[in-house]
Parts: sequence; C-alpha cells; structure tokens
Amino acid sequence: MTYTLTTPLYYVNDKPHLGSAYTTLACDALARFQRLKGEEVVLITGCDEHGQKIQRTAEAAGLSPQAHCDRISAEYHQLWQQWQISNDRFIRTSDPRHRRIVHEFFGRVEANGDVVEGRQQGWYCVACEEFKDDPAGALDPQCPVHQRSLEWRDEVNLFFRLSRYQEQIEALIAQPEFIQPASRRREVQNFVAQGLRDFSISRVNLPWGIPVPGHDGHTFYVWFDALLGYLTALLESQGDGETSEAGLGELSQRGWPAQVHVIGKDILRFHAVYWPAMLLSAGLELPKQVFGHGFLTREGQKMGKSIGNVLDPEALLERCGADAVRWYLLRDIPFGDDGDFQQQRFVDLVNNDLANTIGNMLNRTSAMARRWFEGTVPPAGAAQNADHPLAQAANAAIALVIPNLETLDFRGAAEASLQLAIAANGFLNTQAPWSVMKKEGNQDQVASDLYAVLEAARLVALLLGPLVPDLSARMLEQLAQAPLNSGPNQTNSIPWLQQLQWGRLAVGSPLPEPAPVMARLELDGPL
RNA sequence: GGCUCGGUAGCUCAGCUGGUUAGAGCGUGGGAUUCAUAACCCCAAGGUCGGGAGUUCAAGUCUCCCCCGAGCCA
Repeated sequence: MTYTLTTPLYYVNDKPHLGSAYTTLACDALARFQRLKGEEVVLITGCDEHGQKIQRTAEAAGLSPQAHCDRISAEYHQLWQQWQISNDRFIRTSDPRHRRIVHEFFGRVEANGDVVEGRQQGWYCVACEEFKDDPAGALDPQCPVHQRSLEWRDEVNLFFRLSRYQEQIEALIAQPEFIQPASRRREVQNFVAQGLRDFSISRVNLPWGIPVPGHDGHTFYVWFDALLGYLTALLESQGDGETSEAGLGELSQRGWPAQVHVIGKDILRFHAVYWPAMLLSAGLELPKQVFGHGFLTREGQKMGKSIGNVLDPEALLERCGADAVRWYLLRDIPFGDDGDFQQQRFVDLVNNDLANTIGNMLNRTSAMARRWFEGTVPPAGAAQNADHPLAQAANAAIALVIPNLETLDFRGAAEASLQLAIAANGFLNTQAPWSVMKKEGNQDQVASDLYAVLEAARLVALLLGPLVPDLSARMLEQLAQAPLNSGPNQTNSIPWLQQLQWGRLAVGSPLPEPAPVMARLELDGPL
C-alpha cells in the first residue's frame, strides 16, 4: 500500500517562513521513516497560487499574477531543495493539469446535486479570502484577524451543499484517530455540532482563478481549488511514457487516500470538515488522518514583520545547517503543541545532544579502536550476545523510536535515540577501556567493549536517519557503513529494519580517520 | 458572551484509569576522569504541582469557583 502524505500547499502571498519549513521538515522526517520501513511513499508539497490576495500582491509588485507565482513558488522549491526535503511531488495550483482535475472534480460534485447558486452579501476580508459576520454597523469594519478594512460584497456565488454532509462528517471526526492531536478534536466537533452551513465555492469578478465550467464569470474560490491540488499531485505523469491524462478514476491506483495531511492548526477546519465533505460528494475516499501541529513563536513572541523578529528559514539553514535546525525543532517541540524558538536553547541542545553526546561518543570510540586494533573494528567477543547491556539498550531504543515515528512523535523518537548514545557513553566510562588497556592481557575485554559502543553508534546513526539524514550519513561513513537511502524512490540493499539488528557491524572492517561528525554551534550574535 | 486547550523545578516538558520521599533533559553548583569535539561519567541544590473551596482514608491527578495565556465559535 502506498503511504501518501502531504504538507499544505503553501500560499504564495509571501516568501517562505519558518512555519512552512517546520511543517515540511516534519513531513520529510515522516516520509523518510516510511521509506526506510519499506513503504512506497508519496510526499506531496507545493504551492497554492490563486485568489484575490495573490492578484493584488502581484499588482502591487507590478507583476502579472503568474509571474509573481512563478517567482514565489520557485523560492519554495529552492528552499526545499536546500533543506533536502525528499518530496516526491511539487504541485502548483496554477499548473494547467490542475485546472483539468478541478473541472473533473467539480463535474462530479455538480452532478451529485451539491452545487447551488446563492446570493452572498456581506463584508469580505481579502486577506482571509472569507466573508465575515456582520461587524455591527461600524463605519469602517475591520477584519479581527488582519486588522484591515473589510470590503462590502454583494454577489451571486455558487455554493457547495456542505449541510448535506452533517452526519457523515460528525461520524468521521468522531473517529479518535482522524483528527490529531486529540486535543484539537473537540474544537472541530463543536464547530460541526453547531450545524454545517453551505459555503461558497466561487467568486465573481476575480480573473486570477480557475474558471468554473458552465458558469461564466465565476472562478473557483481559492480553498476549493487548493485542496484539490493534493489529488492533482498524485495524478502527475510518472515519467514512464504514459500519457499524463490520468483522471480522478485512477486515484486509488496512485496512492489516494492520503495516510495523513500534516497542516498547521489554523487550517484544521478546512482539512477536517470541508475537504472530506467535498471528497464524499465526488465519491472519493477520505484521508486517514489530519494532523494539525502548533505554531512557532520566537523567544516568547509571535513572529511578525511588524515586530521585525521573523526568522528566515534560508538564513537559518545557511548559518546553522540542516541537521541542527531539524534536530532542534523535531527534538524539542512536541509535535502538535505550540513551540518557542529560543536561540540559547537551540545552541545548547544541538551542542549537547548532537556534538557532545552523539558525535563525541563515536569520535572517542573510533579513536581508541583505531589506535589499539590496527584501524579496524575490533573483535566483538561477548559484545555480540543479545544480552549485552548495550544490545538491550539498543533494542529498547528501537522499540520506542519506531512507534513514536509512526505516530509523528518526533520528540519521543529523538529522545529514545539519544538515550542509546547516553547509555553507550556511560558504558564506556564504567568500562574505562583506556585504563584497562594499560594492563597486559586485557585486549579481548577492551575489544569487546569498543565493539559494543561502535555497534551502538551504528544503531544510533540508523535511528537518526529520518530525523537528521545528513548526520546519520556522516556517522555511518565514520563506521565505513553505507549511508541510508531514504529519499524519493530509493531503497536499501539491506532493509533498514534488518540493519537495525544488533551485531551486524563487521569485525575487522577498516575505520576511517575520526573527524567530528557534528561541529558545535558557535553563534556570534542573534540569528 | 459560549466553548476548547494549556498553566508542574530558572527553561522546555513527562506524570495512564486518584495511592510510597512529584520525574526527565537543558541550565546552575560540586566531584571523578583523560579515550574524546574544554567533550564524557557521577552527585547535588531547586517545585506549598496558577489561586481558593469541596469530595475522599488518600488529589498534581476528580468536582465547583476564580485568575492568567493561547485558540475556536459568535
């Protein structure tokens, strides 16, 4: 079965911010994990490019909407490459293929009697792309979210008959695993319990959008078309000579339904309520899970242009490297909760966990093994037994990492991996091979102890593969092991789960000259 | 205004269906050690579990009220 997962399709109103990077990075870790387990994975990301806001932003910049979208989505594309995001697809909703899918989808919905005309009158926020409830007779009503003036609209729009799906949606979100984390489920349930109202799916007088077939002058409401991007992404030509005209009928062979939509908590309603109803209407399967993670603040403050405290993901990557940032965000912030980016803590954790605990463990052990055992992995001796303390620690770590990654508990996975490294360091200190070695006739003991720690290091590297792939590769290189393949369409000649078995490190294989696998972060000045 | 989710050591958080001296990591202080990236290992200090009342033999853990923060709906 295909494991399909999605990031949101990011709105190209502005250049990428750290929040988008956070979501994407988490998805990348999950995708890599699933690939390592041997699943066929489709990680979808991309950009949402329609709507009035985009049209106006483009105008303000003196660009055509398409040129503006080309520019911003290229930035996203490039950023994900720099972050080594292993997305299998990158879909843009201004892609002509997408228009075709939207039309097909709309055809199904309309044929099902779920599209009706209605007059919509009220105050509209362009930033939200939403009608607001009547703001009690103010002269210049403001959007409570965006603090900007609302615009009066009076137009005939097409509505999707969401109200027909009340019961089905209630049943869906009653399933405990559908909305994650569970703490956000009640909120959505309360919203649905108030009664679902039809929502408009078209706009008039908005050229920058996908035209609604059979309804001149209407373009699709940006959300209606954006969500469908997930489907278009799956129907992309797979480059094996087939014609690229796959339609909705082929979705089930292309990886639909998604196993999980990973999103920010702000768009939970669209994904957990509107989207499933749309899919039901079109006769398509529903995603298995919607995971709404929290938001990032910085040093306790909301990030924003007006405060001037925005952390630019590109700059962050350049100064600190992908491993450091990935580790900090995934290891320190419970995925699902809001989190606070604190520079001191960032530096402390990266240095302690990655450089000191993990990196130094490998470094010190490798140095000893090379010195006393002719540059090779020493004979395992007693260390190959499954009841060796480090073998047991390793199995305990593995038994935590896998289920934690399965449920997007990256923090738990990181901690369990780290725990193995801590155990290995502790073992080394109690065994003290450096002093045992000074006495004659203890070679075997030292060999066995060093082997055990090297083997533990190998397993730490393997467990870290999904979270910090580069560091994992560097560690494996130090152990003269092949790096893990966890990118798109990659497989490993020896499956990951098999590589995770204790004792596979080959005795006698040469150890490269030790070089720190993780440099300590030394930041001069604020990020 | 209604609702949701939080408020546990300086910081980030664990604490399941109520039950021995409330835990971890970071930070801080001390010790030990020298294989190693001034790294590792060990130990310690630090909490009246937001406040108040109640239920109970027993409450961080249940009930009610209040305060603070984030958010959803109106």
